[in-house]
Amino acid sequence: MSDLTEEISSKSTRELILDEALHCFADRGYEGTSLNDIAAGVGIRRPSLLHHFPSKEALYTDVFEMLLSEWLEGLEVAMASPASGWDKAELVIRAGFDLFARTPDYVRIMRREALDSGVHVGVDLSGFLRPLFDNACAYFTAEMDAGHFRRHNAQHLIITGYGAILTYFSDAPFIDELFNDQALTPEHVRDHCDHVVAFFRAALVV
Amino acid sequence: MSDLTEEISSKSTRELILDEALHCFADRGYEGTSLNDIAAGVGIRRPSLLHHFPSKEALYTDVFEMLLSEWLEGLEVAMASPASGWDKAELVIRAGFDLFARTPDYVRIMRREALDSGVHVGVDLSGFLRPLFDNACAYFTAEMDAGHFRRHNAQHLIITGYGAILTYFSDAPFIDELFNDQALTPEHVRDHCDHVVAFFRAALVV
DNA sequence: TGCCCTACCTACCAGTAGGTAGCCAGTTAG
DNA sequence: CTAACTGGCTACCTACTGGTAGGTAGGGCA
Repeated sequence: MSDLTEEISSKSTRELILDEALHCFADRGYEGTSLNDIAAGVGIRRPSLLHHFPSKEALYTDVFEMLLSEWLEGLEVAMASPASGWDKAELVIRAGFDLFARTPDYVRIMRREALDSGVHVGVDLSGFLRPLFDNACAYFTAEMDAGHFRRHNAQHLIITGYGAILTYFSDAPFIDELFNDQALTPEHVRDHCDHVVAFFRAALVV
Repeated sequence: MSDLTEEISSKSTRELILDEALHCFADRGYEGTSLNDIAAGVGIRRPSLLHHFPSKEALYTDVFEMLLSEWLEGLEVAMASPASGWDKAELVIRAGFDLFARTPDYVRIMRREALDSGVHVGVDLSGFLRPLFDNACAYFTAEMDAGHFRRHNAQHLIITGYGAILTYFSDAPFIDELFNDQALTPEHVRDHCDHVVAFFRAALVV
């Protein structure tokens, strides 16, 4: 019992640090975030933070691996669905929206990582995402070959969809200003999701 | 004449600094770029750089204003064209691709600025872009009302297009890895442009 | 010749970054 | 009861940041 309590309290501080780090890195980027910022957000001093993580880079890598595992899990479940044709595409798009709306901070970190060419993270990003990408390519190609979808270049099609969906979350503060409203309210996210689904359906389904 | 020579040499150093700063800020962001980096790229010392620009922030703002004026000029010309219907939409999309392919560093800076909510730049970003945004909204709404385009939410439609086009340039290093090829070669840019045009045409044109 | 100006330099400032050493209170284990 | 471990702390380090002070080489000009 005491063992468990200690474990919980230890894990709790660690998780508090991870949560705060996630938020700071998403908000101000790797270079723009100091360990002091994160420690202050948790309510401890920097050396105490470094007691839980050996370095800033290690902390960032841990945050990023949380992101990757969450994305892989969420998207693989959707892509493994037995649905087919447009139903499956819509299912994956909506799963992506759910996932990203739940964790917009992850989206912003991923965007920053893409901009920085992954210099801060030790993991092989493309190695992680390539299977998903190839899987999606194969799916669209098969559906186009079967005549269910209009013919498009599958690779470029996926990049287009990726950009269309992620941008709404990564650039939310910017969109707030253009819309003169909060982009990330559940209503607006649903509206945008419905729009993207309708848009892609119109573009794809014969 | 000697006056002119002096002017030219002065302007030249200033422009070298602006060019190097543009590249560094696009590559590593505002926080990730030091004035030493920029000065070293130009081949002078930091204090000499600060002789031409009063502060890092002022330098960044100058770079960003170059970006804004180039974008406004390029896009306003396209949007002012007398074309109508799909022809005009395609013209604007292709003008955007030309513009962004010519200056991918600008795209990455704009993306970073959207992520950072514009904290580094003193200009009113949404104030600058709102007229373009409203103009595009009005255009699409009119075309949809006239029955030339399928009905979509104009605001979300523009965000979708914005994300689809910009992502290809801002995330180019990332796409390189997924494609196992250089995304920004003229051939690939043209391919992606053709794809986006065909995709949007299929989604929009009745 | 003497003066001002531009563009650069070295040397330095205060502040902050990430990271380390070592102390200390509280808990746990033997 | 004591020893060990935990997780926090203060104090310190080095490296580097943006920015300033002061000096200098050299061109234009009266």
